[in-house]
Amino acid sequence: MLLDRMVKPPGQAGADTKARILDAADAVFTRRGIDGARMQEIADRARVNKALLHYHFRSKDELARAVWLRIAASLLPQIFETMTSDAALDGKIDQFVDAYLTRLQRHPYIPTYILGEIARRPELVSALFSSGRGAAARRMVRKLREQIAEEIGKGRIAPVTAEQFMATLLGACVFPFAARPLIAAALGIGPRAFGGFIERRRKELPAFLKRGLRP
Amino acid sequence: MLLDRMVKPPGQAGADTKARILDAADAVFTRRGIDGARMQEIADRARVNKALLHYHFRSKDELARAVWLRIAASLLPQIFETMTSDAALDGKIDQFVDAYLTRLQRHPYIPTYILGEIARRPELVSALFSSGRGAAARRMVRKLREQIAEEIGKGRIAPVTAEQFMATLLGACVFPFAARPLIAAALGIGPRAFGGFIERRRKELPAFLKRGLRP
DNA sequence: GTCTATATGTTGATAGAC
DNA sequence: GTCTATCAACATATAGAC
Repeated sequence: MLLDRMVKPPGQAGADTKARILDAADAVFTRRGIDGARMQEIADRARVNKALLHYHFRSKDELARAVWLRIAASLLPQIFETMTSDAALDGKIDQFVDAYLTRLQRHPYIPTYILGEIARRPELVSALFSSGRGAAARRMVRKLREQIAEEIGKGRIAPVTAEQFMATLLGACVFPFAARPLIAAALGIGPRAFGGFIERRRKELPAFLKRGLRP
Repeated sequence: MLLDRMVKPPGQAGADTKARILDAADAVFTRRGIDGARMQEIADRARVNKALLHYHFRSKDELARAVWLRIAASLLPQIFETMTSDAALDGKIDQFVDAYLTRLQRHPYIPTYILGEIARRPELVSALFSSGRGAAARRMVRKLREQIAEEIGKGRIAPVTAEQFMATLLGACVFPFAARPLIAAALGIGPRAFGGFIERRRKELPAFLKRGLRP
């Protein structure tokens, strides 16, 4: 009993466990989707019992929500920050493409997971833009609109819309990962060659996007 | 009995029903995903009993596969045909963007559905490129490579890779629909304004892509 | 906090009458 | 071909001991 406390102090006892559960849930939810995920698989992966999942998180829905918010917090702020800064458009493109290809290469399951859940769980979408993030998103859109309007006014770029450009930029980074099995099959390449495809994209895409902006 | 035959001739009796089931399954699978779909909902929508689904298609998996192949057959050939033709690159861009934005606007659930399932059901991906379609895909890639190499050689376009360009083109068309709830929430717009967003894209995107190709 | 055992509710699938 | 009734297999969630 006393020994137990020394190994697992009451204050931190479940802290480690809860984090392990979240990590396990993250892995399972992102790979299989919320519908396809099984609490048993999450429990196994976290090396705990199924019942403990319901002790730390009331239900599967709540666990899914916790994972969702954690992922959102790890992705959105950087997008907002990069695109809202005072840097030049070209610099934003470079930074955005490089940062996101790197990040998605490390977490290749994220795109499919996010795109799948936002389409089928409206409550998760609204959770995305609550707290300070709704305002951050609006700030980003406003800043981009101003910046692009100014560049157009100076005749430095073609007349594009901020929303359209942002959709193209984001889609160009995210789509290859979301469509990865399709691309790999169509090109007849394996995981290694797909890595090469992304490395190639890292150089080619920013140049392409900048040319697309030229007047 | 005799009357029954006159109303429902044996040859066509189930033909209509089977088609109704396929349509219902299409609607449910594309909206909810294969994991999230319920045989009961498909049966209700087709106005038949659940047992009949298993009579016409042995299992949920087989029904899902039938729906999948039907959708693939309605999408892929047009892509292959458009991109393999002898038309100029600019013309291909115009035709591709217009055709796919129109088609996806009519079937907005398709992108999420396809991207979700290809990531989690490898068997569906290989089914995609069996029969004649694997060859058609290879022909398209080869043709595009040749065409782009030639244009680069003539100094008419920037040095882009066929695969990269194709990924950008496809992603630019598909992504807005796959990310629709996200875009709508970030911009604070509803379904009607999203329709406007797509109409705007129909004009702006081809111009952007062509500028991206300019040397 | 963590476990074992169990309740409760779905869901895909089958049997068998018509 | 189509229906009603039912089964067997999970999956989420809870009860209760430690």
